[in-house]
Amino acid sequence: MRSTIKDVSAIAQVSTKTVSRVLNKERYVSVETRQRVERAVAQLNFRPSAAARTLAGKRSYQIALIYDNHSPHYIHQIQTGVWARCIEEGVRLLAQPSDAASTQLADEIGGLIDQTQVDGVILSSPVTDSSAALDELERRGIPYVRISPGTEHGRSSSVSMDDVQAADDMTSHLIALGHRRIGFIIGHTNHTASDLRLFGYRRALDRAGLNFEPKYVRQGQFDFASGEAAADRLLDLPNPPTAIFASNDDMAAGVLTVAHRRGMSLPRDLSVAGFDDTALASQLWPPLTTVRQPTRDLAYAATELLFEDQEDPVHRRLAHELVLRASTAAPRPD
Amino acid sequence: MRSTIKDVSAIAQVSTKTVSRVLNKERYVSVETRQRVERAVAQLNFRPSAAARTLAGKRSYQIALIYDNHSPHYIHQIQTGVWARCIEEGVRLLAQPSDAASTQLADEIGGLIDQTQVDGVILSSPVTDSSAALDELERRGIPYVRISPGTEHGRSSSVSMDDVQAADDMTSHLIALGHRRIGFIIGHTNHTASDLRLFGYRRALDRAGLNFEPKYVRQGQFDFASGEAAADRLLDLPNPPTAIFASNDDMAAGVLTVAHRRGMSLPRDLSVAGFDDTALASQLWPPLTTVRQPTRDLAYAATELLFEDQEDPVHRRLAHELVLRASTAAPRPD
DNA sequence: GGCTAGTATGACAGCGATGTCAGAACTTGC
DNA sequence: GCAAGTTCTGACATCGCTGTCATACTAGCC
Repeated sequence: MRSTIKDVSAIAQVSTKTVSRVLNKERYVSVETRQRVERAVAQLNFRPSAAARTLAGKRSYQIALIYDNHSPHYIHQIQTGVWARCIEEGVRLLAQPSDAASTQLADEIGGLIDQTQVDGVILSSPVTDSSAALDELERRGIPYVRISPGTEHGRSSSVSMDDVQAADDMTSHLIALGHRRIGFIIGHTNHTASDLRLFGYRRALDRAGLNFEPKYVRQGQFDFASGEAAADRLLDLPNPPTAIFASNDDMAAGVLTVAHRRGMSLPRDLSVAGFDDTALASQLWPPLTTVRQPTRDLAYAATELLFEDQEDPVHRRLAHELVLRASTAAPRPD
Repeated sequence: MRSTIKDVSAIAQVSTKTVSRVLNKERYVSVETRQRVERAVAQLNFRPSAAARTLAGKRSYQIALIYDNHSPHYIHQIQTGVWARCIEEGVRLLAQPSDAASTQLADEIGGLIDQTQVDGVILSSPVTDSSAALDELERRGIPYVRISPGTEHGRSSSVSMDDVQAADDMTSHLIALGHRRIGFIIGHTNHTASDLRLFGYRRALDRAGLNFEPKYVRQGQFDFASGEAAADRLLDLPNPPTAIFASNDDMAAGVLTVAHRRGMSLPRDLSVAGFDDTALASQLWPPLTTVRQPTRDLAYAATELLFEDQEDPVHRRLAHELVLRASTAAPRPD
């Protein structure tokens, strides 16, 4: 039923080793032999057993994607990007959800490697920042690339966008519209991107000569509910902000909901900006001004780096983009 | 570095075969021997090579999830459910996005099986309905379970919810609120669920003695933009509907946007209902009345069925739930 | 005591590839 | 015409497990 290299070698009249050579595109196979083998492979629709290859050789033709993120949309983008590059490379993708905060993370990763002998690993935030996980990978000499790491940037190859600059751009945009009291909702405490975005917000205020006022800044957790809570507190202030910049779209959606609930007219009474440009952003009312994060492309680029197998860590930075929609406008004159 | 069964057997003072027996929970191992082996395994933190197991035995300890769906949220729920059951079973999950409409689907699946020797496959809609895919799986004798299949229900084990009843329930709810002109937006043409939901809508109208009026029904494609387009056409009718029931939440979001754009006051001027209860539903304004589809649980149950390995096809049906939020209300009196 | 059935263990082959190494068949340079 | 490469090919061991089969021990029973 399933055919093996032996079947192919019988048809092509060569040794199994030669078939293996053709399969692996090794040098030193004559053109004529190669063609004969390829014909036999096609005839049988032969596909080598991954298990046997893994056992005998040094490669498993599988990589793993380790993720722990609360945004399905983000994960989906990541998976799509990684997958696209894997297909091109003829490599399978193992999905490995996990808990970045768990003390067992390193052990889980060790288990994954021991069992599957994956050729490499892609880490997405916030697992990128678990040094126990990185230690484990390095101890075993498994190549890995991180997507948007928050810490130890020099430690491995990685791809990322410029969170600071993006948040700075968005804040500057709000300032340019005329806003002077700009609320900010910080992202999840575990994600370094949260700090970077906050920093970008402050930098833009500084440059514009505006005071940084802690009361206009609230902690969120990247989810809708925390966005609602933060918005409520910001809008309850005696002198509330005329614009709120949330560190991701889900929280921005929470802000919109609170504003609607209070009967505010958007964007006249309140400008709202998000971050990520998830599908959600364009499906809200009003459509959300946000930062387009090139998530899929980041994932693709990360996987590309993984296969390139560089000597020294390489970092690629992809461009973000401000997406201006109807949720931001000039503030109502005082 | 990596330890093998041999290392374990040396420490436990038994043959490698006995270690293998303990690992596989086979019968006929004395309690004392089992404990000795388990201690050695723990001491070495030993984990068997999946590749060697696959090659030598009949199992690969991997299953694949094949999906092709345009809703990230749905896929994420599915993955989470499948994954949860896999973990319990000590089995790895291979992610296999694919194109249900592609003529190469069967070949891709064949390749997947030949290469990885997966122990089983979970199919999610609409790949569930590709008979070429099912043929291929059966030809190779790979167990598979389908999540919400649309066709050939008897052909394999499956899990599903009652789409007809759910759509009927929602429509009845709108009727009970007092609506008489209820618009309906059909889902994607490839998904059988689309037909079932339409049927449920008609059934509820019938039972209430309301006429089915084709002009109140528009084709959508499960995405936001098609929801917008359909809503525009429905609301442009001379005698527009007072409620619109969209076959999923993304399209319902499109309806909300159109209504907002037209300056309508929701839900007074228009009631809107969705289907799925994705995260989106509660993040919109007004929060969306919808049908909670137990997607994660369906996936979990499907995976469970896969591992149970029944003789005859088994079908499990999970309950849906109407989630009533602020997007529906009684119509404005004429 | 001798028989059967059930329990417990190990020796050994083999799964389907690749790595190593040896050797044959060509080139090339002088 | 011969040594020294370079190209091409195959024999065979091997990767780390599990399947098969043989064997030994323990009860239980007539």
